[in-house]
Amino acid sequence: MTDTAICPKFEAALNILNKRWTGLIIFQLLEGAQRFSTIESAIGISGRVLSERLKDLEKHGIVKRSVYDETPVRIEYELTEKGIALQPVLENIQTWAESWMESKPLV
Amino acid sequence: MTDTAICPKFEAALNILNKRWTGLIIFQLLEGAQRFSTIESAIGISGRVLSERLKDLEKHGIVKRSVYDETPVRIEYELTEKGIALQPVLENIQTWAESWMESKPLV
DNA sequence: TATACTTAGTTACATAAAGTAAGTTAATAA
DNA sequence: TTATTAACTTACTTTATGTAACTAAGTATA
Repeated sequence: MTDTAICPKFEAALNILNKRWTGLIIFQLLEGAQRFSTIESAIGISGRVLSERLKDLEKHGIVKRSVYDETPVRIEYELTEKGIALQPVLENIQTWAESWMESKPLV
Repeated sequence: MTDTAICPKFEAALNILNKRWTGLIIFQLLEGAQRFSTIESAIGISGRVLSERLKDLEKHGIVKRSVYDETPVRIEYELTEKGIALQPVLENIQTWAESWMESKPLV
């Protein structure tokens, strides 16, 4: 992407949030810590991409990964404070969607 | 995408907003009606994709396209009421970005 | 008249991202 | 010894995006 006159923090934020699946993953994790496979089936993302996104979100400090040494191993993902701070964004989208989106797709 | 238990309107909204460039295009249009080439250079998107996105946003009633029969022809894109209603979403992202994003990318 | 200029695209082709399905690892249960 | 489970990863296919050249309509200029 080339330079823009837009605030770099805002643009960086959009570069994370605008990625496919990111919104749904965060929304899903607002319900609390969850395992990989739970997220996977809850939002219908492929394992390959979920793995990629979670690493990305972890790198950005939005998601925290915890390993519990059980059998089989339990790994849980949860939002950090930074991630939880996105709740108002998601809520706003939801409010907008309820006011303005059609129930049935236009197609 | 497979079915989820998530509110379909919310999911449909995310399917629009989560697309690359959509957020920046809407943000840019919050400043008022603008021409194709203005948006293109303002946010650094390729013409090919901008054309695609604007058609999409128009189809969803978020953007309105107006043709002014001047020379050369002037075509302007602006947000509809539905599109303007997204302003709080973008503002929330901006607020979040200011609080939580690093100035420099983490690499 | 012929050539050039402008905006708003479109087209053809190359590269990057996402989807699919099978395979891997580690611990344990049958 | 074989099977099971969760959490990935790998190889491969399909889709999305980037790049650069091209088109169309309406003048303006040589």
